[in-house]
Amino acid sequence: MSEQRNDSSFSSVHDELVWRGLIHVSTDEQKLKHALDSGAITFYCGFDPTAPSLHLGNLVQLLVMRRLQLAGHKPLALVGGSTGLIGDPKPTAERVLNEPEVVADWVEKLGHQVARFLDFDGGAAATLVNNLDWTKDLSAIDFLRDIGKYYRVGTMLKKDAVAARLNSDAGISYTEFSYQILQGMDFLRLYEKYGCVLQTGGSDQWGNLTSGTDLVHKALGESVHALGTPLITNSDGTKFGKSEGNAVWLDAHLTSPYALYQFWLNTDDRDVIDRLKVFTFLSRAEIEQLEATVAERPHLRAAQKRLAQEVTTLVHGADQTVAVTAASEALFGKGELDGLDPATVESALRELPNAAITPGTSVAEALVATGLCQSLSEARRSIAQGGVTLNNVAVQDEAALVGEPRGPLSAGLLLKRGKKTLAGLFYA
RNA sequence: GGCGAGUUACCCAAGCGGCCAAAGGGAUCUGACUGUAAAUCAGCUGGCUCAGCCUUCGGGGGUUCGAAUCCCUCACUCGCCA
Repeated sequence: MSEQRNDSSFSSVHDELVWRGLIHVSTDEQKLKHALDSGAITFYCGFDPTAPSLHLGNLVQLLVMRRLQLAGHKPLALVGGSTGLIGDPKPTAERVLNEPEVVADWVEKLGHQVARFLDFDGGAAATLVNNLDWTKDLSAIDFLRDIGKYYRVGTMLKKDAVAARLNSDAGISYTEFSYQILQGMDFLRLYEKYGCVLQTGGSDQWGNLTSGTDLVHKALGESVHALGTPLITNSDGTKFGKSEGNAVWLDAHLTSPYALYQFWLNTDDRDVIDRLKVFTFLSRAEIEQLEATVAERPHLRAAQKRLAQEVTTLVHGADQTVAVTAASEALFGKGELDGLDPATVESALRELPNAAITPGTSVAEALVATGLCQSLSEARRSIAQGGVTLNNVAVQDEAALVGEPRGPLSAGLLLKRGKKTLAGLFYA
């Protein structure tokens, strides 16, 4: 497993970020590069609590932060205790406001997750900040006088996020329209308190990033920077970061380490090299070697395996990676299940979604209980389509029961829906 | 404040009194092929005690033997005028 470090073959962290394809837009590129290359700066990146966990999109930001930190810059990881109460405008629809207690809970959870990826000690120690700290006691009048006066409505209307909504049938509420001001204010406060001169974020946040640089410039006459990472896209046109339509989370309870590993293992050949650049600390030389392997011997999927191991380790640690790698190899091996060591099979099954069964449990019920199917109807349909197997033996009858223990384990069975969706069944 | 248009399943979108669990497209899912890939082809896609029944077409109420379709009302969105 590779260490977390920047590639020393690059003369500057900016060059490395460019090579990794992590800079889609930025404020004045020369000045930004100069700022990054001449001494330590303080920068920030925000995470809004819109869910109880961060997801893969956030991981891009976390790794950009980590790379900058490894280059000696000081990260401020901001959780949006206040911005999360408002919500940034989604392109299609108005957000439903979450209860303050819920948002506070999510802020707490996100804070812990962010902390895993940064170093909070040493010369470039990270600091966790919450924008609720400088907004909760701010009155509407003070806000309008001290901050609002710097904002021109014409400029605000031109932001893509706002313009898109004005052109949709959803329209936009004043609440979400105001979001960009709140985020801009964050940059101003962080500049004042920490001397923060750079904000990083996704390019979809560009309007909000520049809101901050503009405000600092107008309020204080200082030039600060913003850097937008590209939207990660899949070559087949689907959205990156989704598995069966659901977001892939960093929280092990929402997306298991096994599921995360499998997600990366299934990366398209056309995308895998780009993913290695963005999501791992492998050096350029190592990545170029893997690129050659993909071109010459694609069926080995060496790049996908390495990618899956690296990311799983980053998110869940080396021990988890060892366990899920072993599980994946056991369950997807060419050999029959019967030929495998029972202990290996059992630990592999434990990595999967589980359900308790008795011999009288129907296969359809087991599919629902393990979450492999949403409803009994869907479960029966899957069986009818020939997509369900127990211990790799196709289930023929929609009404079939799981039956008595068999195969390598007396304790359980392997249930599959399709080729890649697996679950463990254990006799109660 | 006035006038007009609109709100359909995961998304887009047809439907304008029974033949509607609701066309078509996209997406997901399954099968074949394969490398746990891509592309391609085929099929599925509200729920259930499944040849039947139940719930769904913004919310509520009404007309009718029968409503996604007609009427009333409320909410929300968009546009034009003031």
